[in-house]
Amino acid sequence: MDQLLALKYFCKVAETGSFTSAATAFSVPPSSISRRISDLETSLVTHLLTRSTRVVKLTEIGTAYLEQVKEILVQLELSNESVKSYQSRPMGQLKISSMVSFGERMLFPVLDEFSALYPDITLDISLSDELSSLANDDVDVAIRGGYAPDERIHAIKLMPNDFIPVASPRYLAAQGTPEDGFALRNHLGLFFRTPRGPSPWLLEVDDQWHDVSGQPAVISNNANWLMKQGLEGKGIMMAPRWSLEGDLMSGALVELLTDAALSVNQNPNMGIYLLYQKPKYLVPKVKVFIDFLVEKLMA
Amino acid sequence: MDQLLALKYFCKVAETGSFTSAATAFSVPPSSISRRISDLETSLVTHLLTRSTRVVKLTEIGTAYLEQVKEILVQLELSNESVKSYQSRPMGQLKISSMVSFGERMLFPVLDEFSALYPDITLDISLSDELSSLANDDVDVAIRGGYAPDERIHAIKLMPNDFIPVASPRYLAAQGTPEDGFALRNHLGLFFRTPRGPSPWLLEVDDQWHDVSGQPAVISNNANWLMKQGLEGKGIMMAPRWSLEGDLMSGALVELLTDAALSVNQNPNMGIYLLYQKPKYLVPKVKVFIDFLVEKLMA
DNA sequence: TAGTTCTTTTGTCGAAAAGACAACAATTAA
DNA sequence: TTAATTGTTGTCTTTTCGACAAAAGAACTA
Repeated sequence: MDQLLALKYFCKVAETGSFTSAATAFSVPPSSISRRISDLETSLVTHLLTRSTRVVKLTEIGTAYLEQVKEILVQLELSNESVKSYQSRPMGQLKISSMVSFGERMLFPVLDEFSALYPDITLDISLSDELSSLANDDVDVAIRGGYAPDERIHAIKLMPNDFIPVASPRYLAAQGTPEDGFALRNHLGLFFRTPRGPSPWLLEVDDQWHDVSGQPAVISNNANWLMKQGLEGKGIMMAPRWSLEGDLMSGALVELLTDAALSVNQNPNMGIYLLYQKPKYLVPKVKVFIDFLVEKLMA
Repeated sequence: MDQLLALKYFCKVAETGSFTSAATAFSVPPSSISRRISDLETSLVTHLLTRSTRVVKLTEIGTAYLEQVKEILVQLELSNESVKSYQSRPMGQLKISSMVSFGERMLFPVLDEFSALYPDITLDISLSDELSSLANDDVDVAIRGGYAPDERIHAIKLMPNDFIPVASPRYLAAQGTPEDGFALRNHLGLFFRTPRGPSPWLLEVDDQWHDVSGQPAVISNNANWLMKQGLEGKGIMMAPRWSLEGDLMSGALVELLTDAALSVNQNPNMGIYLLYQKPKYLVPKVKVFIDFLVEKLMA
């Protein structure tokens, strides 16, 4: 028995609620549908559907089986399509989703070069700090902080996402420079608001974590706005190192307490991750983009 | 073309590295293997294998495709087997993995009743705080603190995993009772060592988290030992509420600071989760156990 | 270098399985 | 009660997979 065919028929019948419409969808006579599903039920020793001539309904177990089978068929189709596209040239639309600030600071500067290398790839970039679903083909690749969400998702750590305390010379002149981690509690702070609340300043001493957050001067979920406040000397902020290169070089911001183990999160392998569904790495446009980013950003 | 059959042949050839041995494994002539795989390659417009009469090797893309196909075949087989077992009586070996302390305190007390209800199910319980793999059939169900790891894993929150500060009357008589959360810093603490270090005492005030850990008197990764120390008055400990019922009732331990928002973790939906692979819910022995636990422990 | 051996492929035939079409049965709606 | 719609069953045709034999190709040995 061709189980795969039977499963496709089964899904279509469940979807349309009718053998006849499933039959027309596949351009085969209804009898074929009936026979295949009957065979499937026989091999599983189970009734998946209750049929009365007018209404077709899923049984309890049919419902559960359908859910799993649909997922499997999608996965297989994704793998097949990925393989089929393997030998084509890199081309087509490539959907990328990235965190806002990382996209602006790190991604945009290298994308021109990428477009020049692969003129036949149309980039479709959306910047958002919300998670978008890799599973439903909403995006081909995503860039996020944190960790890998799922076994079927492949995650490449592009770089660490270490947060370091910085302040403008103007603030330091007015308020003084903190001499150790605990001194931060007496300073003004600019805090990034995450869904779980403002991210604290954490200090690790002898395997123990201490909250050394300063007095909130500004709290916002907009990194650009916070950065502007920091540059104007409104307070100390914890910001990811990759976002600070220019300002540290120019002296607009100064890194503080380089010896202290400061973080905004107790998890040690915080990083910037490049995420994609494994089969997609076979798709040329996706592969060249991933390889390009790894080459450019992991150096 | 029966793609499923072709995929099974393909996997076997990749595994054994030979058409002939794959053929004997399936009890078909080698020509069948050759034809099916040839068909598969034609439909994918790709070469999956390089054959020289003596050696069969996977191509680069064949390797990637194989990895995905193997996973898909396993999933499908799991679903099929689960459905097939659906109408049988609950029986057989049921492998359960649980966190040590939760298993001893919450699970063992109700398992006698379960065994009486389903005498044909043999329980195979392993207590460990390490994660064991649900994927490789190591266990049927697992009980863990934290959150769901994967989309294919179904997670039922059995109960919250709130940690509350407690101490014995003896300790409180000697060292006094802390009057607010910050006063904890001046007390002696019994700390549970997680892989990420001793878990701190965290206090939430106005959306801000503060570390209010006391002075370490004991640090251990053995919950029973810590509990014993606590009962003997060695210090204050943060312990999960579900582990304390008896000692709080008897007065052996006293809950402190009931008004303060204390925790050992910044994540608000910490809980005790019951984990299993979705298709397994169709297996009677698994289904009745899950239903039983939900009934007993979620009340 | 030639021959042997092992392995994959190809050709041909037979068997099994899926599709096509018509007739039948069953349920719902008018 | 009747007409219409839908799923099943029977029979035939087509397709696909398996079986066996023979051929082709590569590696090892003498």
